[in-house]
Amino acid sequence: MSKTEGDDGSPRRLTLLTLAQDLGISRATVSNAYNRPDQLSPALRARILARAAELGFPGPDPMARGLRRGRVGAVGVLVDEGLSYAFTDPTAVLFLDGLARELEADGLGLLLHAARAAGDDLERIRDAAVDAWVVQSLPERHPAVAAAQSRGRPVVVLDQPRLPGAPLVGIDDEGGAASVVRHLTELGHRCLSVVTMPLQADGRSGPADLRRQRSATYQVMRRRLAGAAAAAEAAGLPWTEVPVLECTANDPDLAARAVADLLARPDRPTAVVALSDQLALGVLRAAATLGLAVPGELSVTGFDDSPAAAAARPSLTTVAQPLRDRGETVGALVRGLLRGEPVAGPAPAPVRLVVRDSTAAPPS
Amino acid sequence: MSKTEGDDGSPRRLTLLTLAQDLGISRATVSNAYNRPDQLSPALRARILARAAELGFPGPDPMARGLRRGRVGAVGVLVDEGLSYAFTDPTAVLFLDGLARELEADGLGLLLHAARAAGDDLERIRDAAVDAWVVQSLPERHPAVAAAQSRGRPVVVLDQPRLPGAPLVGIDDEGGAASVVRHLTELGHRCLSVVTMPLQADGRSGPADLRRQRSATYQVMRRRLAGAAAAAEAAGLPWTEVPVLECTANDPDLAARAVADLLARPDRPTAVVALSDQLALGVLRAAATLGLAVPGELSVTGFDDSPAAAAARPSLTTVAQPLRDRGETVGALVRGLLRGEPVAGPAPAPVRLVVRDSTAAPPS
DNA sequence: GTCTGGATCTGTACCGATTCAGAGCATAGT
DNA sequence: ACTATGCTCTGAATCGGTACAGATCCAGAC
Repeated sequence: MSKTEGDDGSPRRLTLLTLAQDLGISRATVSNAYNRPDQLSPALRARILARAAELGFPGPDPMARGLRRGRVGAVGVLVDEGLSYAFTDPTAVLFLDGLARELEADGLGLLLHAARAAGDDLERIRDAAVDAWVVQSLPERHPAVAAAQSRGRPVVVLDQPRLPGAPLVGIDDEGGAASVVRHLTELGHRCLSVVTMPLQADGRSGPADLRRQRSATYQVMRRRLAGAAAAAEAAGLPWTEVPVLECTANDPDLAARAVADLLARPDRPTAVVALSDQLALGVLRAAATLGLAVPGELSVTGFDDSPAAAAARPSLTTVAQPLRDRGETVGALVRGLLRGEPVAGPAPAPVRLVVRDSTAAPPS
Repeated sequence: MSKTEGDDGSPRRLTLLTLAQDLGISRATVSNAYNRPDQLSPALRARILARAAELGFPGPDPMARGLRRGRVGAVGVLVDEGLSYAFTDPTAVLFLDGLARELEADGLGLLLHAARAAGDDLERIRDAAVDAWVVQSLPERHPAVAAAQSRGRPVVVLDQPRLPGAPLVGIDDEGGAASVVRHLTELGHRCLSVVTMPLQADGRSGPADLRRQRSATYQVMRRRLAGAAAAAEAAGLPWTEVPVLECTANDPDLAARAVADLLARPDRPTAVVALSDQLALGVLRAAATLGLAVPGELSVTGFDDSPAAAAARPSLTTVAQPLRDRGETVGALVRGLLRGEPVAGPAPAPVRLVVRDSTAAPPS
């Protein structure tokens, strides 16, 4: 007769205590069988595990263990506005993949949370059972960030925002953008246009003036624009004459729509600098629709060097950043923080200009 | 003087009890302030909340609450072999998005776990602090599934495998595949070829004979193949003469590589049936590389109707399944199960053939 | 024969909350 | 004046484990 049922005959939940009583030993010993094999004789341990399997006891309860040990084995990831965006962007996907891979080493899972600004959401973030948070590309001053920090658990930031006490993993966005603009000006381009992801979370799109560029709460975009501006000015191109088009999301379709008019005009630019590969793919598509030859009549550049950049036709000149590596770096930082090691954010990872088939000298 | 520090002056962790003592009231009352506003006077509640904000108390600890209440507010998602695959497939992304959206209503987050077969992984799954599991397209008999079930928590399955006691959300895969093959035969095609995702998790690729098709542990693919076979036979095409090419992942590049040889041969098929849109995109790419006109010289079909299908050039004839809806359906089932409602899996969702520009009559 | 030490195992105090029965105390009803 | 009612608030049990300080026992040292 097994004791899987209570005295009243109803099926009872199995716990460490159940098992201990069944075997006539103490809970502590059963606990040790699972957590510290060296604390009891191999024979007894085997007997415990065998009986556990027999009764169908799945091991210590995760929440109780979590409460006592102070860790649940999960790392929260705060992604911007809706998970679908995070998933759709190959940049984010590779990051998450690298992160997951690294965290697996400590048995940590990923708890995804969308960071809407709504109050209800903040509560969910504050009350999420996680050991640490990873904040991924949120605009500055986003309330969800404060919610994530409220428990005092470790926080690691990807790209932005810079937070006191939280290591940040980022790249040299200015340098990357500058290098791509320099590449174009060196090819002889004098008439550029820029396509960018959202600068603020207000859903605005269309031309972004200097003021909006400077006040962008998405730091990554602000920096890339600044880098591009600096390089343009250095080449003698007044930045104010370079149109900057803002899209409401990092989506090829939106980019294609955004540049359609611009490219159809007779005084169209000879090169379009897209601040992400996704946007660049949209520009390529728009050019194809209009029958514009790339790079013959129009040069296009991207940013990120996502897998799609190399696969595009023509293949995309872009700025390579170590996408999956960043996930692993962040994961390693999280693990370090959870072990209590004081860790500092690494220096910004270097970026590298990758010249492919989408850029050439402007038509003469 | 605030009491945020212990008697020894060291910073002490804030708990409900801390706050209660600070205010000279009982813990129960503080707890009620957070969870049952109707159980105490509004005035006291306001005082408690105000003092909490003052001291920086972030609210009840998630794990302790989880232990006591028996729920943590997280739903585990078991995805096949590495998160990157799950993220890369737009089908899965839309599913996850719908799921997350639906679960948000109950404040539930998504805990992602890769389902490798390794023993270490199983332990992580068994010990994950989640209220329920969603199993997404895992092969039959995958050990991770048993691990997910071991705690006796609710499980909902997407597509496969069919599990006793776990509702399943799926579509009419046979019907969908049959309709697309019927569409092609009605256009006059007599020489088909099929490209499929993995049939088993053994990493094999290349031609899959009838035996391998029938013994596929990925039920979805087995069914689509069966549906296609039935439709082909019904149209008088012996299925054994239809080559079936297996790819090691649902990846356009792999599909392109897989069909490259086939399409270069003089006796190439007049139509390629890809069992997912991702694969179909690869076939389109291969055709473009070879200079084959689609649909003039080659018809191509997909399956899923992911956003990319409509955006492809030419746009893809495919089988539409309600991708995001499925996520919401699964989410609703999970919520129901967590509320203790007995729920049955819905009938397979209907699929619909969407004819676009990638199919036409074969060249004469 | 006593002492020391190591290997095993147990008792018990936590971890930080939620819950439920009931105590205390006004107010209202009769 | 006395009970009934309703609103607030409290005490203590409980959720299921883990960790630490012993207790017990036996082998080997002196």
